[in-house]
Amino acid sequence: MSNHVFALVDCNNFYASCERVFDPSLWSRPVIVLSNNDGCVIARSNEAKALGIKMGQPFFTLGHLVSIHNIAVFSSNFTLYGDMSRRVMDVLSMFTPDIEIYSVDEAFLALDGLTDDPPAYAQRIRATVYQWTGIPVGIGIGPTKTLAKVANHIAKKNPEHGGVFDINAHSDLDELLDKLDVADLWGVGPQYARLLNRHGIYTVRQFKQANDNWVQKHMTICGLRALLELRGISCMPLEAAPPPKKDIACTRSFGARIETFQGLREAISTYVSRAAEKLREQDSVASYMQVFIRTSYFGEGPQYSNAASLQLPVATSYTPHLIHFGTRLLERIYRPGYQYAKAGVIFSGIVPQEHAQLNLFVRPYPTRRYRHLMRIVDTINQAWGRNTVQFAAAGISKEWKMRQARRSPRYTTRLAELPIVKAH
DNA sequence: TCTGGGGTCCTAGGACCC
DNA sequence: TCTGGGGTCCTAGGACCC
Repeated sequence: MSNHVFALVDCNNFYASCERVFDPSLWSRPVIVLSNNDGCVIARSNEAKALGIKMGQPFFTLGHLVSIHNIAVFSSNFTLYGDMSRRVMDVLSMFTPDIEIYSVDEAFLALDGLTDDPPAYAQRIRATVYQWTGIPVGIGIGPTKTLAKVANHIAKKNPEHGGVFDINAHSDLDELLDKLDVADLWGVGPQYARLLNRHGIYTVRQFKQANDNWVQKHMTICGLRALLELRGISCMPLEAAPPPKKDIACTRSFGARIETFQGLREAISTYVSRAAEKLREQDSVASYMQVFIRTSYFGEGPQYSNAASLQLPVATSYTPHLIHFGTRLLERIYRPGYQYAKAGVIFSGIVPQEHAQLNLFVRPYPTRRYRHLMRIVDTINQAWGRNTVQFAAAGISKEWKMRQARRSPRYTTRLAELPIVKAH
């Protein structure tokens, strides 16, 4: 058995909670947040969950539910959520330096060697995060990451625990695990759940007792790790510094269909620009580039989907060159006569800028000048908002831009959108 | 009318080399 | 008619996560 103490801190209904922080009148209403293009539900307050609204449910299928129950509906406001996430993580960091930011709304903490009782400490963390950010969190504690995840799940489903559950607090772990559906286990998605069910495994306890070799064979090393972690053997260490990304993508559905090459070229150029910004944010350059376009899966018209990729002559993050190659790739796959609904750009073969090998067979590459120009562009856009300066190929009208009819103000990151408190 | 986006990791299999 | 074997690298595809 390991002696580690992992805590998983998870923000409740994160995006919906962010919206509520800035508008207290939302506390008495169900709240949902929509994906890009206002397409699907991606966050729900507890009241919205109670109405039967599902994660990922297309918004238009909600019908009259919205008006009947006076549901507050928001377009996603990732600028706001990103800033709130940073605030929550800052508070958590004050309680321990050993923190892994796992996602926008989750973090693992290592609480090894704590003199306090871990659940009591977790309650203090929870109260402080709520007081300082307005975001409610749940905390699960266990000797492995997987068991901390399980504990978090139990804390969430059973409000009587006050938002904190320590897996060690229960005398019989197996009795606990027997009540949990294996489909809810971290690392078990729909495919594996079906596979396990076919083999008579329905609960987390049954999975814990499964044959190691069988699990590794059918669920890879990841499945085996989950299995061992349920048995108390820690296989997933805390990863304090996130490694640089190995792939960087920008893909979007359009707000309106695009038929023309010129329209797609604008969209691709816009996505290339954004993805290249992300490359530069982590001081990387890309060696491969892929572009894809497709029609809607749901539309009536003829379907078409295609992708093309190439190795860049020089690994780079220089937007004008990347736009050039993006356009070449688009030329290879574009076919007229289709109603395109989505496109995307994916960079891979990402390496640190300093390691980029210069290709001896291309003309001399004025890297310093390019980097200087990109730094100026990025600085301006950071200070004045995205796309304050952009490349002409990305287009001006952008009639295909995503719909965001219900976005809340960027309360915390735009001076002009600060919340106003009225005194009476 | 309207159905998300951005990642990670693992494995199998083909290409290629000696 | 017979038709090696092993290693490495790369990619596509499939699973997962939030």
